[in-house]
Amino acid sequence: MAGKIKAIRGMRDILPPETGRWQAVESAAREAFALYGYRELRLPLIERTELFARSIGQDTDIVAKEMYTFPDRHGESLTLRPEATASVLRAVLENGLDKGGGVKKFYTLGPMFRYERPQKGRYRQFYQINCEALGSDAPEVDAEVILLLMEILKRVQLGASRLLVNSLGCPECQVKFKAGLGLFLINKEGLCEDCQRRRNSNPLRVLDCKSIHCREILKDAPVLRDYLCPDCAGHFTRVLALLSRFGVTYEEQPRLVRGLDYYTRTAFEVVAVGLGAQDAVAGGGRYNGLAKELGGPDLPAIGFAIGEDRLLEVLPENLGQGDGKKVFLAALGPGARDKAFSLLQTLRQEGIAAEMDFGERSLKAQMSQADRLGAAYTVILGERELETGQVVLRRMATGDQQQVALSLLPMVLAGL
RNA sequence: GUGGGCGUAGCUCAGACGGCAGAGCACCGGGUUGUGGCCCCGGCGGUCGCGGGUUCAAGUCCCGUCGCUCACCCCA
Repeated sequence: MAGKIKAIRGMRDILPPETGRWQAVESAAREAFALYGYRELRLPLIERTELFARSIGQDTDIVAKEMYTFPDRHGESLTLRPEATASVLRAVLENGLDKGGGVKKFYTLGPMFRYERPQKGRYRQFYQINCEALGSDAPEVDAEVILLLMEILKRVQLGASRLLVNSLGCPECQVKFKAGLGLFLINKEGLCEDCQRRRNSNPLRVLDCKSIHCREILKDAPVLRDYLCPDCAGHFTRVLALLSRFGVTYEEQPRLVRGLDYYTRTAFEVVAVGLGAQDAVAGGGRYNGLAKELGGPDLPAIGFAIGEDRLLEVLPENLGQGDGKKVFLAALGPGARDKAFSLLQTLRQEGIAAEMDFGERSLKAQMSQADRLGAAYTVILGERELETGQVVLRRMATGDQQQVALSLLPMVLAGL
């Protein structure tokens, strides 16, 4: 529509009945988090730009060209969060939530912002469910976090999907590996344009290239796993063993590198079929060095993010369609409408979902509306019923109806 | 940032050759002086994305522009 104000590029309205599906996903996630001892954090959507620049990495695409960054009225550079982990760590350190023993477990959910070209499964405002476990480098925590992720995905009935895992090693392993990879790539010809550039700037990314041609060249490239130090190798082996013990099927994916600089050791991703090019519905990994990077203590941590928009894309259509018992009150005439309004509130206070129409509409029109709203029962209240005190209660699915005393109606409905 | 596809009613879409803007769905009303879904009849609803050009005449042809969408890249 010309002249009408529209949502801006990459942003969208999520409307009923879609919102019901979103609620189903979020409550499933909340239940699973509670089961695993996680507590919710509610965080600002805006942070100082520096927080993201320092955590995610200057050379990543996110920081280099995808952030919504602007000066506030005092000229300070602020940024709409492109991901949640940095904010979580900032909040944890700022509020001393890392103090005291044990693993600190938090979740948070809400919108993230990245200035990218939108396409299927990729929006400029998108939603994530984030999980972060801080304070332990134990492989059991890695396994637990992945088990939790799988639990959530199971609860929302995610269909065909694959869990990919890899270990990126510690910084020492990564230095050695980059050297080895660089050596391997140095005399390789025929890499795609991007990979030739990445060969110097970020050699790990070359591994992730989707071009079949590059993949062919990289077939016998060195593999990260061969460069892991004994500690990292042991850690990874233990994580995989635990996953197997609990029946989680995974695929070791030596090429999996992930896009944020802060990842160390365990990295994982869940990809779903049916999503087109943007098929990662969840991703995560360990980020042992990040807290220190942000000026905090040595605080090993691991977490994941679920891409809600993408997840919803592949979940069942009918997810979260409640079978709620709803009652519609059809009233005929001013007197009956007035009485019905009172009844409406009485029913609601009894915990029975009830609706009516306040207009002067025919019974036929009101029945039709009841049908459209999915009412399980319709109560008919006209002049006749006002006189006798007996209303008609109609069961919509079958068309059966019976007379019920107005005064008994709340009780009768509650019992159905 | 780079490519392809598409913009006509609230939604999904028809509109060869330029010649009075259409259908289905949805919504409202009627067929039933008080009974939903199916069926029938009627109605509401459009600056044809926007701007310019050609023409007696443009949804249709030409130029520009904006937007949407899919893909590359990257990521959730």
